[in-house]
Amino acid sequence: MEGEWSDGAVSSPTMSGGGVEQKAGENGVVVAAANCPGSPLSPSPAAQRSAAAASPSGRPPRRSAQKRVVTVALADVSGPRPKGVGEGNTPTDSWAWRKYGQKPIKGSPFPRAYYRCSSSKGCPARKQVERSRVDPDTVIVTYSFEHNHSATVPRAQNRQAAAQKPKSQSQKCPRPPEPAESEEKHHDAIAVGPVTVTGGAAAIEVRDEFRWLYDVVSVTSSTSPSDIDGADDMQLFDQPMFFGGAVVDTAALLPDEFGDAVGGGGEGLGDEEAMFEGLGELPECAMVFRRRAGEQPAEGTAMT
DNA sequence: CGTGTTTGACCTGCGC
DNA sequence: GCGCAGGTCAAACACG
Repeated sequence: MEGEWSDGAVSSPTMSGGGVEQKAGENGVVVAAANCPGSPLSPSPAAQRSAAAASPSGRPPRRSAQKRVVTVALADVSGPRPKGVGEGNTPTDSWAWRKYGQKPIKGSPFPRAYYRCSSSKGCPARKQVERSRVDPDTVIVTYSFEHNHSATVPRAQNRQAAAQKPKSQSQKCPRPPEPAESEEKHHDAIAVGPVTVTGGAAAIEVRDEFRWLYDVVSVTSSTSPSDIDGADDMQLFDQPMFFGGAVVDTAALLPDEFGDAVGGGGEGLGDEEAMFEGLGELPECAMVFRRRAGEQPAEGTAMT
């Protein structure tokens, strides 16, 4: 499964240094589909070079994994934050992430946190969270690998069949965004102001009250790789985005193929399952969206 | 008791 | 071939 993602490896936008940084400005969340080969965001040739071989030791390739970069702008993220609520400040998605490491990055005043999917035991999904050097208010989340399971399977169910009381955040979909690293522990919730999703032609704004949406954006962007392997840029929008009560039909923002994939592809739960299989994500949140969106199907149906 | 975070050490990959 | 930096693992600790 590690090869499902397109080989368009991506390096953190901020690292590029000003080139085409996908920034949404203050309080903006920018989802950058940085998988375009040849784009300023593309990693160094060397990085791509090694992107194919897996480590002999059995460990996942380190610098080769396909990645998706999501830039999230943080607003006023101060105040106490519930402990378990993802320590790394990430625009959490419907997945449960477990932090497994943190490293200071050369040239960056902020450390990088490493997370693994804890929803499923063998899930290779990983993500790195780091603050942008150029914009401390921005968090760069890099997703690597795809989930090999449905997000609808919270750890609690997965392991103990909900025999355990709801832990709290891990299995919840709309998890409060987390500030980046230990340094940012003081950040409580990411007051996501306008959330801008940039994937080539889409710009969506989300209000603070729809912070939960934050997750959606994250999920949407980070997931659904295999489905649209060839169109990395668009993969960020292959699913409808609900901002507040408004449903942003990504399909409308995307080229035909996407519109087709979104509108035509999403018709009912059947597709949902298929989507999960293909995308491996967008589960719990999707449900939530439906409710919040007013019974509008999160998947294709919403887009009509 | 279980889950998740924190931290240090180790390993791998890349550049010179 | 060496050194540097990044990425991952594993043990210990804290919290719910």
